[in-house]
Amino acid sequence: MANGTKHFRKRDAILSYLRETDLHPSAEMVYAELKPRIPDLSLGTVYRNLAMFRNQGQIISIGTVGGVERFDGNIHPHIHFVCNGCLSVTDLMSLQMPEEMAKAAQSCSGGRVDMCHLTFHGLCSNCLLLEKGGETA
Amino acid sequence: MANGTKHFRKRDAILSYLRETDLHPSAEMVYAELKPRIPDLSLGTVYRNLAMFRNQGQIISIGTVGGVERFDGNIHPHIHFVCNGCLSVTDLMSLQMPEEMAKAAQSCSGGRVDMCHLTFHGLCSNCLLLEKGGETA
DNA sequence: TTCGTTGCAAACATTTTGCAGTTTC
DNA sequence: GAAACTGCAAAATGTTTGCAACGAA
Repeated sequence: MANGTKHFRKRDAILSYLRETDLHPSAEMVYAELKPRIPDLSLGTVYRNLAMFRNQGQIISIGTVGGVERFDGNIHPHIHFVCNGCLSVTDLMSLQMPEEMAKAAQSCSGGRVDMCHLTFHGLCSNCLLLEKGGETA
Repeated sequence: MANGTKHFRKRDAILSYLRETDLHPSAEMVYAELKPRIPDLSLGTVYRNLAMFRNQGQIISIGTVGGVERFDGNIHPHIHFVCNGCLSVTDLMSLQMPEEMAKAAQSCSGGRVDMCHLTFHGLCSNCLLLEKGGETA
């Protein structure tokens, strides 16, 4: 093709999806989402591109949930809530990161602070209802 | 033996080590530490007991660092610093957890908040020196 | 005897990697 | 042709599990 569109079609699709979704997907989730649209996509490519994006700082890893690594296309500092029931990850947008703590952490650690992750764990509203229902039944 | 000492010797050793160290060890690290003292210890036992302690709330998992899960025998809320260079995990004891945020997170998420993890990532003082030295050399 | 704990090795799941084939320039 | 990207499958890694043996009560 005339422009580089085709060459980076898969790479672009992966990054675009990460930026438009709020599901904080794993590699497998990205693959499952894009495979119907891009039938000749392979899981290895998803892993390779996710690792590249992460190393370049275009996405962040928000750690592993239930044994699988989850990614976030939103690299703006924000707060996450992980449900231990359905393993969903959601943003707590209305809470502010305690940014002043990063400086304190810097002097406190004696090193250099590059990133800060604040994560709450618990049960989302859905799973909370299910648990309550199960207890009374 | 008269008391249950021998029966739980390995289990106790694992929990004791987690409580006395500040290395936030992985299963492999626990195994490497205890194996000389307890030659017939197996890695499977370490994994099994760590999972049990975590499920019982006697220890916490602080997530994976470099692909391996790290544990903490200190279940009091506190803040961690993860060095991306040497993959060490240290406590930032002089910083306070923003506990009032947990309540905000609770109402914000609509569910139930059980735990809160605040982690800073960067380079520890040692790795920072090494990096600077490497750049100028 | 009954129950819980363990060593060992096999199984498992996730992630990484080698290589050949393709595309772009 | 050189360089970059990819599919595929094999390999590597970290973790879990089945089972038989052992220990405690």
